[in-house]
Amino acid sequence: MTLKKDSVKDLPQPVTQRGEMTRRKLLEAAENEFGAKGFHNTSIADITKRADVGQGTFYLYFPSKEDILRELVRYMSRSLRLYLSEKVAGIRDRLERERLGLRAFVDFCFEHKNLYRIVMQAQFVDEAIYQDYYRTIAEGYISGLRSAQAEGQIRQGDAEAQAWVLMGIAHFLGLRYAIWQEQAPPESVLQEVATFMASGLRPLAHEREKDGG
Amino acid sequence: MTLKKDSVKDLPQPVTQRGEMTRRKLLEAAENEFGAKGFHNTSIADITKRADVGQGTFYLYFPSKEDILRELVRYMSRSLRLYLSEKVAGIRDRLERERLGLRAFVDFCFEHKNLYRIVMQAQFVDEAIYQDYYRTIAEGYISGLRSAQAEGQIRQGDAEAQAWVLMGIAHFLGLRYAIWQEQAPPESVLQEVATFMASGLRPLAHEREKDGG
DNA sequence: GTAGAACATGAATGATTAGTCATGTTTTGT
DNA sequence: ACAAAACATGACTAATCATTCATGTTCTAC
Repeated sequence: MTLKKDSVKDLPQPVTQRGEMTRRKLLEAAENEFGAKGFHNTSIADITKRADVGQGTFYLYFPSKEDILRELVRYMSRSLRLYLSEKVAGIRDRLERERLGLRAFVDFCFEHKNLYRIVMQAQFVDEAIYQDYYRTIAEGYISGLRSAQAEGQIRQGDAEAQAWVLMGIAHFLGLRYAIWQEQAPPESVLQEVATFMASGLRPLAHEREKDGG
Repeated sequence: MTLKKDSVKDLPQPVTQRGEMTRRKLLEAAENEFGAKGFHNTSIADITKRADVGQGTFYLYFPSKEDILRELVRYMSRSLRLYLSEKVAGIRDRLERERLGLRAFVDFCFEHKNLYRIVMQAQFVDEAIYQDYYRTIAEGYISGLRSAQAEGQIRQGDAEAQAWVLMGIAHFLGLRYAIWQEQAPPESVLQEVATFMASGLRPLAHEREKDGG
């Protein structure tokens, strides 16, 4: 009957525009502070100072420090998925979709350097929300891959395994180039990786025969 | 002249067998505590309690809490690389090597569930050692891939990009199955992924002509 | 068998900080 | 205009915890 420990508590929602503004400032400040120094090395005072509000104000919007991190993960997750789905909207060819999705993901990382650190921190604050972040992305991927399999666009096989492989590739590419090197990977690298993914996904010759399953 | 902030300080090395034993107990305790609760939610008291030594004893071996995490990352990194190199020793075929390496990596994760969490925590304690962990693995990978390219075993291309792709695949496979699902991935999944990697790496038809470069 | 080195201890300290609260100020509905 | 709701504040509290230290104990070399 009672909610379990880490489940979603409904956060106090601001009613006025002013409240909405303050909440946003807090989230943005937290994103930057957590991204720069990490969750545990950031104090509430750091966040409220950056957001330019009083310390007590924080607790009008978030019941605890953990809660603002959770909210941040949910928010960034939604933003990412929205961004990606816009970038590949209307593309019917699955391999082309992968190529565009990869590029879009790396671009997103580049624009949101805090993404990786925020998500990784979540692991130590609320394992469930950390896993959800990846599983939600995986779900979308899996159903897309299954359709593509059904249409004979890609190799038959365990779509879940394929999804995690593709996620792993994108993740490490983003980490190595967008986050660490702080520049988009050179076109040649993107090309290399897209080719790798395409070869890995492309149906074997004999599979192409049986067409739209 | 002075060492820079996060560089390797030489840790006090025990001289006697007894000291060696205590140091080991501390490292093992720290690995388990950090793995279970995370670096910041683990106190020195937690570690010394688990290691069954006095609190002060900790500082005989490690100058600070950060230092034991650093040491742990170095230690696990070495263990992993040693394990992998043993498992693929003597295999000349690069694709077979990848398949075996993947299986070995997943097995290692399964036996060392704390690996991921320890390494991820390192990021917020000492970014350099976190990056080194991956870069060191990448280096070995890259030179192996370059040789394989030279021999025409795999597709010509940016070996570094290939290395990060393969690392990403292994990482996410380990995360999804060994760490989260707490069981080795089914043979079918391993097969699926190995096929993916093999297709992604295999030389294109026209490349195979030019043989041992 | 003893001096000195190595190792061991746990109570005390000092600093940090998440969360609270008593006291405002501003906005909204009527 | 004014009551009530929403929003804002920053000083305070209570707890945690990394690190230190004064005081042992156990080895090792000779």
